[in-house]
Amino acid sequence: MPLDLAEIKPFLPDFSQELLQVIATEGSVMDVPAGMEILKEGQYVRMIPIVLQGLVKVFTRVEEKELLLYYIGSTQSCIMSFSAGLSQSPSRIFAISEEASMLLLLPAEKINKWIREFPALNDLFFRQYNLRYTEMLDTINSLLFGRMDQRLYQYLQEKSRLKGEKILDIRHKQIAAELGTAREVVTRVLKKLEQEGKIRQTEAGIEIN
Amino acid sequence: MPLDLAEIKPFLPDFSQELLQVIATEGSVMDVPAGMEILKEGQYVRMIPIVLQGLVKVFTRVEEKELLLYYIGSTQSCIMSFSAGLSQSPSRIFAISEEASMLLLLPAEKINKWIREFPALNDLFFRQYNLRYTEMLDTINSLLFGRMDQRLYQYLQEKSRLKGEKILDIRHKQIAAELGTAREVVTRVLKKLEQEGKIRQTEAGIEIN
DNA sequence: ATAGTCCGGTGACCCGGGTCACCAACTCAA
DNA sequence: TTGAGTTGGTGACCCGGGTCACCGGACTAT
Repeated sequence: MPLDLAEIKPFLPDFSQELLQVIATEGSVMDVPAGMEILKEGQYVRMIPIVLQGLVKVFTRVEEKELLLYYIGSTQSCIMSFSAGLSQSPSRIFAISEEASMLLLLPAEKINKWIREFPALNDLFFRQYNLRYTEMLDTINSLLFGRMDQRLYQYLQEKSRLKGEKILDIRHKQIAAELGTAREVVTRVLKKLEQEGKIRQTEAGIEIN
Repeated sequence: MPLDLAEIKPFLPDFSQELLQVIATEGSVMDVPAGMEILKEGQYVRMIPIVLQGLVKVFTRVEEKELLLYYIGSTQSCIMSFSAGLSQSPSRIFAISEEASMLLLLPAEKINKWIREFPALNDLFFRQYNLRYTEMLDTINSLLFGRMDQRLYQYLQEKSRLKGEKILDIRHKQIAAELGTAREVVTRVLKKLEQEGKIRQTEAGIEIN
């Protein structure tokens, strides 16, 4: 698969010419539309994706109940696929593209060799582990303290920040799914947040203050 | 600080002679009694510990409420201290020795160089990140599903497994602290588990079936 | 013996949030 | 126009578990 080196270079400024060259010959680029399931639960991973452009969200599931763990933005990668790719164990999470995205796919069996040869790649995965570790710690803390109103408010702020939009057009049902709760609860809590002046609900969507 | 190479070698069979040599000259060994706070919340990390012998437990805290995240056993390390050491950011967790333990301390400012030079060390930290990632995912899932009885039962099983004892002599209060709940709740749920035949409570402690 | 402390046990109560049952408004296809 | 699906809004109810108050037994120090 001939991959245009110039296409990926702008997204990976830290990578050496040599590394980019290797990636160009052995990797591939995939464009995915919004809302596509990129990684399934229980799936074995043969290609490790790095998000070049767009936004991918990662979920865990436990008995019908789902929870958004974190987002993967540009030049970020999916730790679970890295981990699952290396140890040839199935994925415990699933990932969905939130926006149309461009993914760089690296063959899992090569990664082990590459991280030894290219410090930049090694660093990237260490940084990703780090980032996800702290994000999951945040998730645990917010679950531990409970408080649906706080969790929902933080969720909206994060979403607004990532999308760069002050007004979010999103269904209550989807919010509920991403927070692992019920739709009615979201409706109730949103009303409460509005009364507290933290948000405003219009026809256009939810505005975060 | 002169460190006996022969002392640490048996615990680190995967490390090359050269790596052990470097560790021996630049690292140090510390013996800690049970119940000692090894890493405090908010603390900056200058030495990255690797547990050679014993057992260390890692907690998060959010407003007076604590939760046991995972245990660090022999030849395992603390990801948070690694991460905090590298990025010179303060620790967000705290760690306490569950048993008397022997720790190998590596200077944080050298680690970055060492993981490049010694693949065995690089691997160790990758494996640790991996392990903690999946453990934290388990924690999130159990918090998400709620169910105190399940969480408590799994906690007892894990504890029993790690200590190699079928009967645990432990205070209800401590269980409550490690699960982030209240003592009364633990008492109640233990009774329920006993009625279900999953455990037995005697004067000697709690027996897991 | 007395008092203080730690531990476990229990009942009463409350609260957050999950569930259920509906309903109104809107959109879209037939 | 009609009917079906989607979305949001609401009230009623229940349940797990956190909180409070209190008690009795074991142990210890004085």
